[in-house]
Amino acid sequence: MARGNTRQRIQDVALELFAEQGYEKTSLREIAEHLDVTKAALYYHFKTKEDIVISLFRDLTRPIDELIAWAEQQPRTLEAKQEILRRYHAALIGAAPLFRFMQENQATVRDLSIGETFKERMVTLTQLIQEPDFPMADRVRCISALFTMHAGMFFMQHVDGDPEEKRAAVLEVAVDLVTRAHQGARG
Amino acid sequence: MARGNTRQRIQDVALELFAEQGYEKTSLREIAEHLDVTKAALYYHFKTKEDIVISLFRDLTRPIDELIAWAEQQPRTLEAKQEILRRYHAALIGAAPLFRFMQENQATVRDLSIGETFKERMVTLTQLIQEPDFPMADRVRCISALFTMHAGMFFMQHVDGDPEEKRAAVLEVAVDLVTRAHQGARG
Amino acid sequence: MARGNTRQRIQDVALELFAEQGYEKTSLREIAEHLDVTKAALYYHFKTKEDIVISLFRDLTRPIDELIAWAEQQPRTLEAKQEILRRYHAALIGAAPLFRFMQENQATVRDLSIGETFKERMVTLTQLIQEPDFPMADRVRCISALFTMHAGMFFMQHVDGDPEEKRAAVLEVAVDLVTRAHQGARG
Amino acid sequence: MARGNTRQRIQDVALELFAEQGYEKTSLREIAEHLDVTKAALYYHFKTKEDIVISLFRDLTRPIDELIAWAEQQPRTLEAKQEILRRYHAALIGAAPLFRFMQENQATVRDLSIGETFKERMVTLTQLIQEPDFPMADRVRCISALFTMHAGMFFMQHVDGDPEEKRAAVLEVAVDLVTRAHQGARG
DNA sequence: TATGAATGAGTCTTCATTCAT
DNA sequence: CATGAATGAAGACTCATTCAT
Repeated sequence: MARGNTRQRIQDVALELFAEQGYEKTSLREIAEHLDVTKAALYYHFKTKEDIVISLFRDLTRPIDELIAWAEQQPRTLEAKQEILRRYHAALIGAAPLFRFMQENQATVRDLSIGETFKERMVTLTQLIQEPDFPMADRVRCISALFTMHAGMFFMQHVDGDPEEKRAAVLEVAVDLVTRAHQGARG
Repeated sequence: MARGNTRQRIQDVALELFAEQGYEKTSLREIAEHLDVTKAALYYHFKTKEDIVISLFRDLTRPIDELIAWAEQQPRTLEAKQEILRRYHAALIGAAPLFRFMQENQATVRDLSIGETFKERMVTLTQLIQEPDFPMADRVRCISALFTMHAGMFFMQHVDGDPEEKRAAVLEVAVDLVTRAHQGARG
Repeated sequence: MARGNTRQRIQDVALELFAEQGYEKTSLREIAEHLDVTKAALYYHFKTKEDIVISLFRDLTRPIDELIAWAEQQPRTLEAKQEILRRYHAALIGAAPLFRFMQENQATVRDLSIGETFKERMVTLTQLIQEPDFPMADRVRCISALFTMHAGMFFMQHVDGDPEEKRAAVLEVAVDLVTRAHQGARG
Repeated sequence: MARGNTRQRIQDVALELFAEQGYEKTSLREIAEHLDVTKAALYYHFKTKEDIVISLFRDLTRPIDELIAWAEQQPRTLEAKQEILRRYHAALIGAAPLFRFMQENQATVRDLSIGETFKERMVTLTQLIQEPDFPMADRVRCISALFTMHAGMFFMQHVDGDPEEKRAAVLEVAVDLVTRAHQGARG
């Protein structure tokens, strides 16, 4: 039973349980039981419970940071912004459990000595897909484009239809929102 | 020290703290201290901690239920749907702390023997502002209209500008989304 | 709804619940709810919870005290002792719930500032149906006569047969035990 | 401060206190203090307070189960039944505190998700020392034999005399009761 | 006679965390 | 790498009791 991947397994189980039940309601005992180790074993790999969640965050934020870094170097054209949305959409799908966890545990995340950081990233991202001189409604459109994808990710479960088609539609609407914002600003 | 309103005061303080810190992280001790009564006093007015949150919910859902009931009797015209959005927007603003609590404690709310009910209401509401034969993208637009208002409510804090203007812009975008969905379906 | 019998009703309900669930596990709230009054009302009629149980005891012990008083004036003949058993048997049947309560809450009753008293009475009673110079086995027989009736009262539920016949048999065995004790001592 | 035996020590102290003061009136705090550990330590060894009592029960019932198993394989002769009584008497003496606890906490034990089981065992045992076609009085004698030993165990404290002699007398009377029941049935 | 509102002490239980082995 | 045993702090909840009205 040689295992060198315990740390990873802890993260996996923790993410799953945090997302499903919430951070506060998930005890280390529960995580340990799912892994068939003792609570003390968790402490070999992570200094505290918060540490686990923080490690999860780093994994979540790295792709976003990379996306932001990439976005910041793009020209502020509509086309670039559309690509940002496409990449964000892909990131969202690729890390669904992490985003779900974020979305459902906002209160907890807030004072996790890291929380602000996430909202900051979101703010940065919205700024990268709008322009400062947009009228307010168009700025809202750009912001809404992002949240359409977020909410879509979870609420769309309750809508009938082919998952692939639904995902595509969500992206289409987001892109369209940003596009209209730019046309509105121009026209 | 006027008495007779303790129940109400408990609800007020609880809502404030639940919204601010999250349900799990808010202890009854804390609520009691804020009110300058003992924990036991809370139990005179509410059977359990969950009971407090449930009572809060009833107050939250009543306006929504009324809105839904009203909406169900409207003709399925674009104009009626726009009015639904306007009314929902007003409800959102009128009960901001409650929605904020909901938004930030989704994981908790979920297994609160009442959570499902809320999501059901949201589903119903989205159905009332779309049409079953819409193409998927337009259905997403209608759903997005709702979530634009939700997210807007909280995320817009991070955007500069006159609060009144921001609120108006959020509503405008929401209404526009539904409008376009209907024009798309028609055109 | 004029009531002058609340005190009595409290005693009735309390006895029933104490016997059924035990003294400690029966809360005043529960008693009050069964009576459709508030806890505070109980305090109008009884100073404390213990007070209720003590009042119950007085009712239980009065018949026994009378029996003992009567027994003490009888000649120490076998016939008189048989009559004591018959009367005790009748008392047991007449106040079954009280005895059941006693039997099932011995630990509680013990430090109820009254408990010792009851055991004393039992000791006295056993002394009245035996003789000091009896051999030990015959003294045990006399004591056993009493406990046969006690246990019989509750354990005999688990034995098939006509209740009347069972009761008679229990009394018969008890009387026989004392009778044999006396014959043994004599013979 | 030898460790490794904590679980056993908890059981010992708990039994002592439960028997002395009753289950409900014995708090885990009290048990912990007697052992010079924290309450939480108890929870490392037992899942709940009830769990402690249940573990105590298993130890109590095992000897009885063995006795019953043995008894069921004996011929239904008077001699075998006398031996059953002797063995039950020995078991009673060997596990006096456990029986005392049972006897004095019947109300509590009843809804302990294990209680019924004990009464069942007692019923089984009484059936093994009587015969179905006995007249009622003789069946009562057999039952009484068992309860003579039970009550004797505790009530005999209040009778003067050499403990050894008293114990012997109790057994003698119990055996005699069963013997007479069988002679009566025959004669 | 009774209630509505509240208290203070205490209950069982759970948790994150520690540390010797 | 991991466990067994334990802790201290805190949590939700219950209870007997009180008292002004």
